[in-house]
Amino acid sequence: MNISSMEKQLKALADANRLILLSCLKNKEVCVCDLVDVLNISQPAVSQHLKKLKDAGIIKERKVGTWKHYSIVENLSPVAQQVVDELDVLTKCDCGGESCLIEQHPFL
Amino acid sequence: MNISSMEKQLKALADANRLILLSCLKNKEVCVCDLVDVLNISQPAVSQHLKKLKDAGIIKERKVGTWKHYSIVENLSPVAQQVVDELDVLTKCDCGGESCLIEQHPFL
DNA sequence: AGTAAATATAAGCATTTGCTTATTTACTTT
DNA sequence: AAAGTAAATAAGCAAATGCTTATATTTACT
Repeated sequence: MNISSMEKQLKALADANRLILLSCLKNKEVCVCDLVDVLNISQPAVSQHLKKLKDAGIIKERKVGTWKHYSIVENLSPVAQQVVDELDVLTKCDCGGESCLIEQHPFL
Repeated sequence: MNISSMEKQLKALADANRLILLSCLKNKEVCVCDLVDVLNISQPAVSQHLKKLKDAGIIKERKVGTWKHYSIVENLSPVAQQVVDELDVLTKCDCGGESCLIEQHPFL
């Protein structure tokens, strides 16, 4: 892997919110609406983080009706794989709010 | 490793110039003056990059008279180790200039 | 002590990043 | 068709980043 593609992947990984998103995606597919509830930032902000991870080749999307489900790609680069391996699985949403659906969805 | 220390390490790694510095440091100790010749940036800029890598626990320094020799720490975190493993060793300086000493120094 | 060399720090500036709110696009349902 | 929901995009802004030049610090040599 050359320096500049490595740099791109590392830049995509080097953000606490994106690492939390990856913790949520570890081992499973999650839709954007649930990821929004995990972080205390707006829906567009989450969308932008997901785009950055997707552009770096770390996650992929699958369209399911109105929803979009994101998941980690199968053949991650060794570096990205190592990062994901180090992350704890995050199954519960931290928000505690009414709108949090992270445990009610069928794919969890 | 928690999210925030992981984030700090990844931010330190997520820069092309710093990755090149690590390529130079792979398997050996190099002094700042030689590292300055490898990148086309000023000496203070290199100093700042080295500080960032040191603060993240990725490299360490050893004082040798007026010089400072930098090297990669022994027990790197799994993620940083994976990044370094992926890098090609860089033994030659790209500058081609008169001032480049990277091949003349005793520790190379 | 006085000068030179290697490195670090300070200050300033342009670019990038991560957020916000507002709007748009694409489905679904009525 | 019209209205509602999920997600993406656009525009704008504050904070962070990476560079520069100038200056300070430390060690070595006369």
